[in-house]
Amino acid sequence: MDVDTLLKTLSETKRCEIVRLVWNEEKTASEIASHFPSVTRSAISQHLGVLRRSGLVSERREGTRRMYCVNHTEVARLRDFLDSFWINSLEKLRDLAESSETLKGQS
Amino acid sequence: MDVDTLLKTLSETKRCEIVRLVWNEEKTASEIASHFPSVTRSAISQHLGVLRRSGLVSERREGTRRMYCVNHTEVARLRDFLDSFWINSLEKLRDLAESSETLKGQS
DNA sequence: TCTATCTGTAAGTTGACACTTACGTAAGTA
DNA sequence: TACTTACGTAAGTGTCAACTTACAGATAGA
Repeated sequence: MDVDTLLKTLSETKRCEIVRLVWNEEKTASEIASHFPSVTRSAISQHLGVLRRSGLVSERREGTRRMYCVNHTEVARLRDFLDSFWINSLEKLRDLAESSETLKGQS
Repeated sequence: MDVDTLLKTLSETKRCEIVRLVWNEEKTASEIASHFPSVTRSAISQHLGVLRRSGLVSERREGTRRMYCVNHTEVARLRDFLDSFWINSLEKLRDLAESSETLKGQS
């Protein structure tokens, strides 16, 4: 999935929290929903659908349960994008500072 | 501004692009708007308002012009948050792997 | 088979927001 | 002073998404 979609998916507070919840260990949909008493189980199920379709979480069925866990590959892709975002920008800043020094030396 | 707001502000593609545009050098509102021929200048002005209120960009007036540039402090805050997000998660993963090794050793 | 449990989904509502048009304002310029 | 430039903002519109309620399907147990 493209990085824009990943970013938008995680900009929703509850979805960001869900990713944290299932980072270390699988959790069932009910377990996840019980962490959000302010909204219905259905709302969380729909958030899980968004996370599933964007590839950020994976689903595994076990009887009537559905176990969710983070898809580390997709998260890593997002991390790489953001890292390069910062790094490229900082490199440009450094280049700018260097050329500024050059100008100083010429004057 | 809280990190949630920063994340949501940047999840809008055009605003993310604006931040890149004014990362290295100041640009006027018109210069920024001219990079987005598909929408009106007014729309970009409103995006600049969102970025300004979230603290991600700073504004400086020069005659009728308004010069915009990135507020590196706020961007750094967001970066730190995301870094700790990954790092904490990776640390937990490592701990999990270690305890799994311990269990192997016991069996 | 009947029932309870766990879950996703369809339908409808509401609020947020990205956008356009129209207008207002402040600072240069003839 | 009049005009232009550069910009923000108010008002209105359409779209999208987060939410609720209601329902359907699949599995486990009596």
